[in-house]
Amino acid sequence: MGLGKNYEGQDCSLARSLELLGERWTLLIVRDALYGVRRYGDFLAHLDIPRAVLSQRLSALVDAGVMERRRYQESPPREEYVLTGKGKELWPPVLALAQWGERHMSAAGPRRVFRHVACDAPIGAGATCSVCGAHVPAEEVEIWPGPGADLTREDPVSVALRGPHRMLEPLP
Amino acid sequence: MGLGKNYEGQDCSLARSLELLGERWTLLIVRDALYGVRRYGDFLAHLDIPRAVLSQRLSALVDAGVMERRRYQESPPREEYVLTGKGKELWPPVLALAQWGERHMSAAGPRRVFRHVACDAPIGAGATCSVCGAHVPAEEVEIWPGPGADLTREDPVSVALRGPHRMLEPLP
DNA sequence: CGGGTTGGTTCAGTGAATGAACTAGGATGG
DNA sequence: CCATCCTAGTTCATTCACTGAACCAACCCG
Repeated sequence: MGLGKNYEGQDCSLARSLELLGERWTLLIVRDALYGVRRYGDFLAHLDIPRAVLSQRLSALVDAGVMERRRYQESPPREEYVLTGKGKELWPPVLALAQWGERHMSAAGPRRVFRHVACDAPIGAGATCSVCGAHVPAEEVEIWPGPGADLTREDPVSVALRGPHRMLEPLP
Repeated sequence: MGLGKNYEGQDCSLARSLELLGERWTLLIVRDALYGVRRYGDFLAHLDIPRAVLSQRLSALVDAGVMERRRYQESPPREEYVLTGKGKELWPPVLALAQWGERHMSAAGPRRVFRHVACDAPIGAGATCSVCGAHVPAEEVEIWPGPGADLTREDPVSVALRGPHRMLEPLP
């Protein structure tokens, strides 16, 4: 992008976050990575994003230290993209935006339900467990399809998410 | 924008939020509105945003029910933009993104500090008070300049934010 | 050798962002 | 009553990024 041009005059940490995360598609890539998507082709099929944009965004996320690109097999050489600690900490803002969308933008009811595996209880506001009240990191969350979920998509990631799935575990 | 085009295939509340909020500048406008900015000219000077973009974004936010446009004086007719309830509920995601930026993108230390006025205690993760532990809505938050704050900007909003200020109270 | 899979790059066309100039209604000052 | 200023916009030419389709390269399999 290179569009810090005008954001960079901003005296605000939100603006600094948005220089990276405010790009079109970037937060959706992070969301998929939190779900457990790791391979270029899976991001491509699940997000339905132009290849050039996906390449540029993944590079930007790696450069920013949010994701790490690593070779998971030689011969044939295959790369995967996984969230770093910095990237996993995006779980609270991603959840907060999704919850806002759920309350105000989704007529059909929740599309995904997040549960704290230790308590088997839903996650509430602020990424806290509704039973134990503790802050729940992404690793301890299980994703379930909600009543508003769309079951028509046939890409591997969508199919895998029709059942419950532990966040950050490789998908599909 | 009009770019729901590709997001709309997404089976995710985050994507629905981002159709509106993921546009360049939009979340910064919401942040300023949470701070208490209400007038076109103040948004313009504080954000340093092109006029056409500001007009388009404010209209989109009003159409989405996040802000309300209202005449605060006749003769000369003057309009102001204030957050609706739906808009005020963007405080948790905005704070979550800002806190992430503060931890990972700001070398100079916090630029703004948020305090729960009832407890006179800092706000922690998930928009909860670090003392009483309750979720703190934006109305009960006071903004203070932090050690990393930039004191060189001279627009009215930046000047007003050099001192403490109750969120959502008209600014400047 | 031919076809398939993965992970990209390149390129022309389109659409949005940018910055400067312009407009309009009313107030203000002499 | 005329000139100037203020607020809140709109218009417009240029630049830039996004889009979609095509292409490329390394490697495997039969």
